Amino acid sequence: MAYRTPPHVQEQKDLRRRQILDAAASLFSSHGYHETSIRDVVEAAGISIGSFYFYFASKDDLFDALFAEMSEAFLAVMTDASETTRTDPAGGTAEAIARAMSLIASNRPLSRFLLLESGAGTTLFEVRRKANEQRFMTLVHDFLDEMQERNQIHVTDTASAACSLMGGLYFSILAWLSEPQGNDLPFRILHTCLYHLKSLGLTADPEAIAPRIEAVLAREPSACDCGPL
Amino acid sequence: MAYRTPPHVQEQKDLRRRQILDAAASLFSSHGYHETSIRDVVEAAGISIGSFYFYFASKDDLFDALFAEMSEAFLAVMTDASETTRTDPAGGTAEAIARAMSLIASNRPLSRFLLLESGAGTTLFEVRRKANEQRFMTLVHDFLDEMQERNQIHVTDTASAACSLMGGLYFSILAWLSEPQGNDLPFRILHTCLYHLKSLGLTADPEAIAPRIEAVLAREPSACDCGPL
Amino acid sequence: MAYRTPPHVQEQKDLRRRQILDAAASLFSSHGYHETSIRDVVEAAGISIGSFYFYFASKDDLFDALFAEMSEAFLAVMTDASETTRTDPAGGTAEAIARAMSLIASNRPLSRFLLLESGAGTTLFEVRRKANEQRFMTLVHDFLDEMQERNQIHVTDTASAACSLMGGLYFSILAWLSEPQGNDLPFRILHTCLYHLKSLGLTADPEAIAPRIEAVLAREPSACDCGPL
Amino acid sequence: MAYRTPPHVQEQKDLRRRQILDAAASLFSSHGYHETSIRDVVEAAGISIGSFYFYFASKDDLFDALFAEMSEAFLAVMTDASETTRTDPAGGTAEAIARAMSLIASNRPLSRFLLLESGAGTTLFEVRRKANEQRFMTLVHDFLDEMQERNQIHVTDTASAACSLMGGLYFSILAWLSEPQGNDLPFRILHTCLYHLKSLGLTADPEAIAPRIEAVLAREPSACDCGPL
DNA sequence: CATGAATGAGGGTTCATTCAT
DNA sequence: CATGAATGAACCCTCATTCAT
Repeated sequence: MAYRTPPHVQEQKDLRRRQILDAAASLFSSHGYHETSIRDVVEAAGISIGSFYFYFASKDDLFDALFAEMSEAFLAVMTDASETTRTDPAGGTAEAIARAMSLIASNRPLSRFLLLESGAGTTLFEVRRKANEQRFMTLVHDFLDEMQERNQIHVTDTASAACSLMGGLYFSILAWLSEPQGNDLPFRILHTCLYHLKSLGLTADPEAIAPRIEAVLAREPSACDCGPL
Repeated sequence: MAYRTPPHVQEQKDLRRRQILDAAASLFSSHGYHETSIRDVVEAAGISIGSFYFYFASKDDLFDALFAEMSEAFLAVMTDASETTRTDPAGGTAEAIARAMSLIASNRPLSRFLLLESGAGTTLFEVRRKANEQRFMTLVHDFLDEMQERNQIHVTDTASAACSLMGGLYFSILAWLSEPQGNDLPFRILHTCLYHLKSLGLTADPEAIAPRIEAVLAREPSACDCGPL
Repeated sequence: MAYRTPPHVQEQKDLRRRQILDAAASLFSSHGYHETSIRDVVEAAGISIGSFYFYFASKDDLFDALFAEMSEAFLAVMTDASETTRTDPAGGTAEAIARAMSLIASNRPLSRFLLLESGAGTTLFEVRRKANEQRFMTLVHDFLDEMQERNQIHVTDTASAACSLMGGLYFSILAWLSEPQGNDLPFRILHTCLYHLKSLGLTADPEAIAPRIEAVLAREPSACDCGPL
Repeated sequence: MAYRTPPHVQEQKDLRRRQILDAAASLFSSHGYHETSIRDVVEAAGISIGSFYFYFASKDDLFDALFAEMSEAFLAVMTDASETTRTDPAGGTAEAIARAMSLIASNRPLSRFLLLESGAGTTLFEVRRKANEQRFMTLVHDFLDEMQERNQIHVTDTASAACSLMGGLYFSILAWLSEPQGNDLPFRILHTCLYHLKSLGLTADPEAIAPRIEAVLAREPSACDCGPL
């Protein structure tokens, strides 16, 4: 008795949802969560207010969806890295760093507000953000613990190292994003890699690492397609 | 014809202003800029809304004042460090890192929202925040350039290193602030120091650095007086 | 050229309509007219929003349909009463009162919001409600006039008496509906009957009336099948 | 240090609050609670939306205030009646009925929506309304119980009688309010009185009661100052 | 100078209704 | 006929800011 939603209608819905997510990502990134109104989002997405609430239960729900997308991508990076570094600690770590930085850069529309925008932990928005920050940090921490156990790196405290690594990557990308011309990303990534590899006690030949970074960036082309802020 | 403000009246004014700044710092830190209303601030400061606007032109102006205070303190740290490292590169850098981390930690009521909150540059608020971030980064960058020129450190790119250093310190402190018990700050600082000293090519004896960190924390007692979030 | 709706299709339509009416009656009664959305109704009825608007022109139209159903039932009660009281004034009136109260009680899903909800006459909804209230009152008024003319009752003003009678019955039922346990309905009806019979100047033996009330309730089984709110 | 609110400012505030209450009472009564928006209220009161929220925390709060006013007045009527009927059962009851009806009539802007507007008990609005309805009914019930104990009235069930009395008065007034010309209020009250006095077993001389009703209406002049709906 | 009443644009969200599929 | 995605006016409420007292 009930009519099924035909496939092409579902496709339409997915498309619309994507449109909203993209519009929101762009606006949140350029104006911040608080300074972006639902009205702004729907205008950018070319839909009506009512439609927005058909696709998302609330502004917080929209945020959650954006969040989940980035989380998954980051998780994938760390999982792959965990594998690669088994046989190639320095190269694998460099690649992981490059991928993480590329991910942050490509998600500029998301990353700044997802990782940094903050007041405190009172709003639902902020509670989620914090939980995710923890999760990211834990992923990196576990990764370093694993390598330390395998005797591949040597740091005096993996927790502190994880923080420094994450923070270092993050600020590097943010700085790059703030620069007027954003074209020397490979250079930035390379030297950030070298800095942290040294701290981790991994010796690496710049000549060998550079092409691998280029390869990563080539594989994930979204990294540069938006230019700097 | 023109009345001079008598000194004791000026003192009164300064006191009131301080009250407002303190109340705002505490509220902004615990609830965030956007979630804190002027009404919240004046209630915490024990004054009226009208009075607030006598001391500050706007909410943004209040923010600016808070900002300026922290900026100056950070500038002092870097200036001192620039001096000390002339004769003692490793120790001086360690001390600078310790002081910077201590400063961030002690200004938890400010630092999180000052450095991280919000997403982009549309509001006056955000423009200032960004300008300050740049300034901090430049201070660190100049500091590293100086040491590199003096042949005291060896990194492949001082700009990237500055980012990694700043970001590393920042995330370390934030992580520490998020932890339930916040008593191992010296431990955190020590290992964050060691991580970055290694990257900078500075050899340092942990045994020698630890007491200097303790000394810094002892000198700047505000660092621990509030405990973790 | 013109298609005739085959009978079994018409039946289907009637069934669907009934489903919607029942769902709406239940929801309106438990949440009120304003707090019940079309979405709520269609979900409870197991149909789509679009379908709803095939069966009813609007929310107001749905309300009208519900209204009409109860009106007819009430009209029947008064018409029957008019007949019975010819030969048995007290017993007939008691029976009418019992039937009216039973009707209100059994239509708890409708009656409260039909007779009471809302405040004034701007919306179509309210205009109808008011018209109906008038109609009910007029029925009772005419009934009393008739008996007064027949010298069966003796009140100083039939209009005032009609109001007191209607209001009395109504509040009695509402009070009963609000009570946690709703099982003493016959008791309630009996004593409400006695109260009004006395005012009307009808002498009645409680022993004789009680079984007639029970009989009415037994005949109209819907009265108790839902229990109190 | 804190300036005190001067008395005349407080007076201004009270006046404003009154303005809002009056505007709201009028609108709620003529359009109902749900159909009256805050915007409507503030426009009628000649103030801004912001001001409204300075005087009332919410729409519900406004409703509560309106409610409280009528509750107190009703309580006073019943308390007085309890006293007067000690020595003059019939006259006192008649007077109480007259005062209650006068109160309802004079508060036509309030009473309909306060006592009747309803859906169910889900919203705060409705919860309060219901609580009050109960309270009114209890007052009347207690009043009847008291008289029954004193052997002044004789009904078979005071609870049922309380409902019939309240409902009767209520519907009588509502009917009067709905009539195009509203000038025969004393007539209405008189005959409603007689109806219920009879049920209660109180013998009363219409000639004696009529002037007392007139007296009540003269004392509470607000009863007729608004005319019918 | 201190006060707090007043403002109103703008916030997120709801929902009766329409219409292309 | 059934469907449910789309609409947008309207809802209640917040809050930075002003200004008469």
